Amino acid sequence: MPELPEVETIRLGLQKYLVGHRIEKVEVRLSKIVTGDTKHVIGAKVKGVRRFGKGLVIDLDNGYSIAAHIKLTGQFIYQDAKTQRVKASKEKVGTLPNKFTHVIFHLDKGGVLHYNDVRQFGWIRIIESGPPAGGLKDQSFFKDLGPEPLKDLTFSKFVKIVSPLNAPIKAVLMDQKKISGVGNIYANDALFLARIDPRRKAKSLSHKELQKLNGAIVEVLKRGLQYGGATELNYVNVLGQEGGYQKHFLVYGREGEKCHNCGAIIKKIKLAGRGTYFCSNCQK
DNA sequence: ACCTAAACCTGGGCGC
DNA sequence: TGCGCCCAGGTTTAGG
Repeated sequence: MPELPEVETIRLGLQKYLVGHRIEKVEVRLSKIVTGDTKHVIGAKVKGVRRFGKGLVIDLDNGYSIAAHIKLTGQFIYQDAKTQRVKASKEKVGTLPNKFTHVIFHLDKGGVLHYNDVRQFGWIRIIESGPPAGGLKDQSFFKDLGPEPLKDLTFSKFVKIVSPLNAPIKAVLMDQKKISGVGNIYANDALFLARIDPRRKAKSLSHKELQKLNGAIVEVLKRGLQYGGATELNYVNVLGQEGGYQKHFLVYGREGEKCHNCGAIIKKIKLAGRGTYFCSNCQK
């Protein structure tokens, strides 16, 4: 699913292909996806792209920004008028726009940015940019995000957040208000790497286990980034290409297969309403 | 404040 | 072939 590594991969692509482009027209085909007035973005040039947890913010040079969350199945795909770069990804995406294309940003020089979303869970909001640093903190989604691994989540903060809680550790890792950026794939894999049972109550973890888990979260997110994210469902990067981390899952999606560490069979249970994969032999 | 579970939504996989 | 059912999960919302 789109988690920190997937959304960061998208951010890098948007940053690379959109900055300097002017937005000439916006076509909204499914109105519930977009809130705010798209007239504010017409004629503005893209300055940069930021990421907050799993959320994206495209900053414009006129005081407005395009905030977005792709949730489970959203895609931002950039198409260059001349090179038709998206053709490289025909198998996964096909010709655009398609029936899942809900918003189209027409850029100068013939560039086009498509927003596709099969399940229509994602959203795009036209907002005022606010002050340069942290100016979005007063916007709904972004203001409640907890610290983020690889950024401002220090080990001491991690301990402070995790150790008092009575919820299963996996639910805590996935709670964006506590820690932002980690979703189901990386929570499962981090807990495996740290050899911790996902059902354990957060407060039951020893200092040593917390250290291992903190390191494991950083490690699996780095692996995800290195492979350009994991393609489950519809995730693709800005050029419509799949990620590679799904080929390197430690336990996620591996029910019935052998544990890479001990050879036991990976189990799947439901925890906090989500599919949870683990090796009951390795994870205690 | 903490915790759980349903709702949002639709394609894909399965059983029949 | 195709129908009906269930599942997937990030976030929000409702409720215990």
